[in-house]
Amino acid sequence: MENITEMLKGVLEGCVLEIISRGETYGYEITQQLRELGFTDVVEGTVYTITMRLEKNNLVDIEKKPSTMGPPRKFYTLNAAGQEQLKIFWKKWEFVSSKINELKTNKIKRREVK
Amino acid sequence: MENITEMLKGVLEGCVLEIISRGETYGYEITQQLRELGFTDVVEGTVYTITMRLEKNNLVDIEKKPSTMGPPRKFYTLNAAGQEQLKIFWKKWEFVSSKINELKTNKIKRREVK
DNA sequence: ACTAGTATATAGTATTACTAAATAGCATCA
DNA sequence: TGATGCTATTTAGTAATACTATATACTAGT
Repeated sequence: MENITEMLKGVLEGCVLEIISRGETYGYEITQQLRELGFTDVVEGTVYTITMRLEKNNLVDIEKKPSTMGPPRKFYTLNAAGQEQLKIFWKKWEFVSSKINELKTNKIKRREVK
Repeated sequence: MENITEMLKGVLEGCVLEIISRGETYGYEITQQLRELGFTDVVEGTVYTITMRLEKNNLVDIEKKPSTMGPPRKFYTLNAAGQEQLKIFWKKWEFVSSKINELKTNKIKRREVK
């Protein structure tokens, strides 16, 4: 699927939170998982800006560990604030996606124009 | 629901296309409909930038008509290109929302970290 | 006159994901 | 040895989009 960039805005961070919530992981692996999920155009740089934001907003704990496959990895885990944020994200998603599906399935009616 | 701004990016234009596809309408009315749908914080200025974009990209036909309630209204209808764009929008929405729901309902599995 | 509701329009800002590249470690193969 | 490829983080700069805040203007009712 091409050009879904704009549609990913506002949801990608939530996806990253969800992925981290499954167990400690690091930027490169998060990118891989997003790609496996179907968001094939997501690149490391994008995930990096998101994890930086999570750090800045104190939503994650960080631990640096060596890797046998390359340079050291920065592992992230969600802290309490991050879990709270994740909950809020899914609540927003439920709201927005339900409204859009409502629109899609034609439930809103035309207002009369005088 | 507060602060869904970022989540609306990339979907609001599609919503406007959908609303216009139901029959000719104008900026102010589109704003009302989005608010009725539940996106209560959407304001005229936002819809205006979207309709301007639709005009610029030649996705709509325009007709100006007087109103008994205020200044003249600029009525929009989707042209062929606009209808095509709307189809593409719903396709993208189907894709993205299904992937996110997949993530939500836990279908992706953790990769093994060695 | 004044206010409220209708209606379009615009300048400037914040947020976010992107492109493109630099840096660096380890493994394998010529 | 060096060349390539995969792993992995980081950064500078850009594009897209919805926002705030405001200006303008028309009509109706008090």
